[in-house]
This record gives sequence, C-alpha cells and structure tokens, in this order.
Amino acid sequence: MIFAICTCCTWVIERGPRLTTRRGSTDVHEFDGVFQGRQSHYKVTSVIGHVFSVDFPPKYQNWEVTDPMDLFEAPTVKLESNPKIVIVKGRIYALKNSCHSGLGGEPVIECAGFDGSDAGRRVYRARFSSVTEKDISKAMDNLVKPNKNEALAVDARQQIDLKVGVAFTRFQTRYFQSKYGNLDSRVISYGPCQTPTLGFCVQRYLQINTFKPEKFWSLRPHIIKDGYELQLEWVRDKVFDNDVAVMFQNLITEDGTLRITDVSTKEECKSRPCGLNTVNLLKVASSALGLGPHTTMQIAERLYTQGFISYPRTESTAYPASFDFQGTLKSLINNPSWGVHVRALLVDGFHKPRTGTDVGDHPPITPMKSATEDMLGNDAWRLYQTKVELSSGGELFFCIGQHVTVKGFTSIMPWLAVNEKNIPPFTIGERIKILKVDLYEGSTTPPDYLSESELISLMEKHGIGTDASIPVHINNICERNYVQIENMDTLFEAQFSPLAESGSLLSKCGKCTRYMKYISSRPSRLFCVTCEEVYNLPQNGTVKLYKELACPLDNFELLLFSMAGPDGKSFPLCPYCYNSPPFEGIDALFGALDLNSSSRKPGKGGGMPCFLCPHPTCRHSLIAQGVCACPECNGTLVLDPVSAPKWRLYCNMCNCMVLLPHGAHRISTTRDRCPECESTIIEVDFNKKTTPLKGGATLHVGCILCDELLHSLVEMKHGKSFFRRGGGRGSGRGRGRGRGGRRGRGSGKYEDPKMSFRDF
DNA sequence: GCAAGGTC
Repeated sequence: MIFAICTCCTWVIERGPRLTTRRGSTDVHEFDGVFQGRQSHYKVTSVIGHVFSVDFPPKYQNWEVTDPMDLFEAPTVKLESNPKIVIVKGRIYALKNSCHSGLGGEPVIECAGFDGSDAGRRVYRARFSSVTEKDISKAMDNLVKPNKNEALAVDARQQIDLKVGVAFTRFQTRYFQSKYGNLDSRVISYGPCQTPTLGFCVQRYLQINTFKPEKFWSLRPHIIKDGYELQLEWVRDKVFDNDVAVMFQNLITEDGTLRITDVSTKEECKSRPCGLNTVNLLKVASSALGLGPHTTMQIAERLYTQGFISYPRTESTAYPASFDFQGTLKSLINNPSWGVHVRALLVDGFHKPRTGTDVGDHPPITPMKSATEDMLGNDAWRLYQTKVELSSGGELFFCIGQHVTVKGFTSIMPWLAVNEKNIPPFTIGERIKILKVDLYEGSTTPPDYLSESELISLMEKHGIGTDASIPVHINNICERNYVQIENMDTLFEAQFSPLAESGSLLSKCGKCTRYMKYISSRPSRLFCVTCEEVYNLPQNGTVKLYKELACPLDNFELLLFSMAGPDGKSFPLCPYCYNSPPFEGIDALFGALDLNSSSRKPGKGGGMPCFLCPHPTCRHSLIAQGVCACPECNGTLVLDPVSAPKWRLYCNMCNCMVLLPHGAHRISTTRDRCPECESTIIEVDFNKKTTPLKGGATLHVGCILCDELLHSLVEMKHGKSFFRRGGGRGSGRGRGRGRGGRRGRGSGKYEDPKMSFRDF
C-alpha cells in the first residue's frame, strides 16, 4: 500500500509506528498496520506541490510567429512541475491524497503508474481537514473513490487560465508597447487574479484623484471641571454650512453654560482573538510590522521549516475540537517574554480562542516551539466606560471617559490595547460654565492610498487568489512596474494640491506648451499635468510669472522668484533649467551656493537660476546681467531686474549687495565692457525730477567702478568693501575684474563660458 | 517575456 500525501502532512506520519524510511527526493516511510481489517504493509510517501503544470507545446512559445487568437484553439500539454522529483511507483492498493483538495488526487494516481483500469487494484481517497491521529483515523475509516469530475473541473480551469492569460498578455503587451515609448515594463500581463488586484489599487487612485474636498465646521466647547480641562464632542459632529455653524456658536455663547443631562456608565468587553490564518498574518505583518506579503511568507516558511510555527498556509481561523492546546502551551512554558503568562494559563485554566471558521485545510497558525508570538488568550479584556451628555443653547454634546479594569489578553497583545482617558465625576442637572466655544473649520479629505493590508482584505473578500498566491500577485504588480510607490506619491501629491485652493495655473511647459500647475504647499513646486512631470522650485519666497518670457533653451516660461524679506533677492529662473542645468559642471561650480538646500536633491536639480546661466545671448543670463566681480567672494554681482525704484546689484553666490542710484527710471546692462576694468557698462535713465545730470539730462552710460558719477551714487550693503577709497583706478581694476576677468576663477573648468556652449 | 496555484 502506498500513501501519497503532501509534504506538510508527513510529520504526522513520522510520529507513527515507522519501521523504515527510504530517503529520496521524496521519502518513503514503511510500517506494518491494519487496513480494512487486514494486516497490511504501509508505504507512505509525499508529493510536493502540484505534480503537473499545463502549458502550450513548443511551437506556440514564439511570440513572433504565433497569433494570440490561435492560442484559444491550440493544444495544451501537461508537464511535470518538478522533473527532479521521482514519484515512487509500485503496487498500489489504496492511495490517499493530501489534505489539499486543490492538489487533486488524479495527478498523483496517474503519476504512480495506475490508470484506474487495472483489475484488482483499488484506489481510494481519504479526506481530512487536520493532521491529527483522530482525523486521519476517521478519514481512513471513510475512504471514498476519486472523483473524475473533480479532476476534469480542475483541468478545465487550468486551460481557461492558461489560454486567456497567455493570449491576452501577449496581445496587450505588443499593443501597449507599440503605442507608448516610455512604457517601463517588459510585459503587461493579464490574469483573473492579478488584473483585479491591480484594479483595486487603480480604483482607489481614481477615487482619490477625483475627490473634491468640502468645507465643514464643528463646534468644540471647552470646560474646566475639577481641574480637568475638557473639550466636548458635538452630537451633530459637523455641519457643512458656515452660517449655520456660526448661528449655533452664537446660541451656545449666549447661553454660556452647559447642563449635564445624563451620566451613564457601561462595561464593555473586548473579545479575545480567534486563530490566525494566512491572510490575517499577512495583514498584521503589513500594517503593524511593515513587512510585505512576499517577505512575510518567506519568513513564515523559514519559521515553519525550523519548527517554530505550524504550517503557515491555511484559511482556517478555528482550531479543530481535537487540538492539543495543553501540549502547545507546555512547549512555551519557558519563554522569557510570555512564559509567565503561559504558566498562569496552565495553572488557572484557559479559554480556547474565539471560534473562527474551519474551512478544512489546516489548523490556524500556531507556535510550536518557544520563540514566536503566542496568539492564545484567556480572559477577555474588559473595558469600563463612562459617557457624559451635556446640552447648551439647545445643542447636545458629550464626553467619554475610558478606564481599563482588567487587561486580559492585551497583556501579551499590547498593540490591541486602548488608551485610558480620565474624566472627573459629573452629576445630572449640574451646570458648568463654558470656557470658550471653538468653531473648528475643516475640509473633507479623500481616503488614503490603498494599504497593503486593505488590498489583501479586498482580495480575500472578492476571492482573488489563495492564501499561497496572494503574495505572488502583489509581488508581480510591483516587480513588473505596474505600480511604483515612490513615483505615485509624487504624482498624487502634485495632482491633489491643485484641487485645493492653493493650486493654480502658473506658466507654460516648454514640452507640451500647456499651463503647468503651481503647488504652493511646501515644498512648493510646478507640476505639468500633461507630461506628468514635477519641477522643484526655490523655497522660502514667492514665485510669479516673469513677463511671459520664455527660456531660449527649452521654451519653458520664465518665473520670477523673490526671496522673503526687504533685502530679498529677486531673480528669474527657467523651471526646466533649474531642475536640469543644461551646462555640464554648473552644479559643481556653483556647489557652494545655497539658494534652496531643502528642495535640492543630491545629484539632481542643482538649482540653476538664470543668474548662473552662461548663455551668451539670452538677456537674462549671467553673461547679460552680470556686472562685475563680487568683492567678497568668487561670485558675480548681477543686476536685480525688478528692483526698481531701489535698483541694486546682488551677488549670485553670497549676501553681498550694492545699492544703485535710487529713483532711476530704468537701469539696464549693455553689451559693452569698461576698457579699464572689464566690468559691464550700465545704462541709467534718471528720473527727470531728481536727475543729478547737468541741464536736466536723464540718460547716463558708464562703469560703476570707474565712472566718477556712478561711483559716487552707489552704496555697499552686506559687505565690507567695494570701491577703491580715494585711490586710483588700479585698485578698482584689481578688485573688479569684470565679467571677462572673473571667468578664470574656481576650478578653471569655466575658463570661458562660450567654450562650454559646444552643445548649444 | 505569458495564466493560476502549489511549494522550496
């Protein structure tokens, strides 16, 4: 007689009256016993997982030559799932398949060399739901014949899954890959489990994406009673009309006191947990421990093979009546963490876990050796609760206190504990003065992203996958890039803000020419809905459109950023260049500049505003707006383009600032350089009324270092020195090396910016 | 490179 059962059950056999064991890819245990009243010799072996898997023949494997439509009519072949495993063949009198109905008995029968027509050989199937002596004996006394229809149904299901899955996967992979250039996935697979799994995530995404926040208002009276300051809850919770909320607030404020209308207490028990099945294990591991389903099952598998826990793939949350709780507890008696609780249970007696459901596969996951969490509980955790109801101005409020009297099973499951809240004693009819009535204003918010734990629940609820395959489906979605969590976060954040009041259209994208949205919440940034790109911006200042001018490099509309404070610099920037400086080395060269350290990511988005751009002809670049070298550092003083009427120069590297003639109508840079010091010649258009020029003239052109008039009108701020003091031009020349001179600074990499425009 | 499900 040969028994073939799944490996997860062999440990029971090994406890039996074994005579010999032949080691092999699957062990064969032999012993003598009684079968149907006759002395018999038993041989017990196992299979591992599915014996066969179904696939298409080789000629259909080539994607290039096979029309997906042909797959529906194509033949299928059964192959051994693991050819390395040799199933023992021999004379069979009775064959018992495993506790897994899904494994199917027929493949095992087929593999064992029995075709069902052999006269004199009988095949039986034993059905049992737990691996205990009692259950197995019962199954052996109630053997049934293998059901051919069950096997055919399993075959049909496998064929449908294979044909629909493979055909549609190939079709849509080709279709989408030829349609989108940036599709970041080798294969867009389709299947009756993985597709709805992804669907759950997408559904929540759309729900969040289309959510429209609604404002609401809530009243929160404050009182002081016996030294406790309490904030009361409003029975209405919230109203969606501000006028109505204010009306209620006025009513209560006018009343000024709260009257206690009722004081009630009730005792509540928190029921003890039931047995742990795989899906609940996955949910708890994800939400409480942050472990993904795939990782969790790998860990569970290891714990199982090391003997710490029972078989970890089970749908049942109820223990069979025959389960040996006493024995399980005894094995945990010396545990340093909860041994003391276990010993108390054994001495004082214990309740069995709350009744769950037994779907007939395996018992709930149970600790077998002292090392893992003990899910057994005894006393329920009793909660003692006080509720006080109050009224004022016709409105009702309440306040709930909580006091734990007995911790019960939460002593060993502290994550299920509830916080205590103490409140003083109240008497019905008592009047209490209202301290203040807050009118809280809030907005309804969309649900959070679908958590892993919620996804597992949804899959379980809709019957998607099994305890063993749920982690695989989730893992496939991640591995095939259908969902990238980090990227989705960025997109989600960027898309949701515009729905709030802070979001607004600001400037045009150079790629798609559509308006991008400005997200004002920190970190403020731009988002192009069409291109799904996020552009970081400098922080701690204001951003506005800069005269609808566009960057000559990429056609993005320029923005004007103004730093906070009276002396805050203003400068134009191109959103694209700011995030992806087009000139090699800009990041390193201006690495010392700390415009916006919080929004800069290492290695990306070095933060190149126009005043760092060496573009030769753009009127906003460093070349055009730079005036002279900074006297304090290696930077360049550039003209603040929007500083009128308090015209000024600021350093593009440090805080140094130079005030230019106040009240000038216009100040601009020219393309000429000072022959003496190579600084940029600037043009000043003075105000008619205040011009210092002779004869009421207003236009003056000169070098701020060498021109006597301009020199006398400028003033240094945030810096030690700027101009030669009473000396000749020599010192001015020495300091103010001008645009040309200052290019040689630093690493020498930028000897001449023009040389860096090779790719321009 | 493709389905689901089982197991390692």
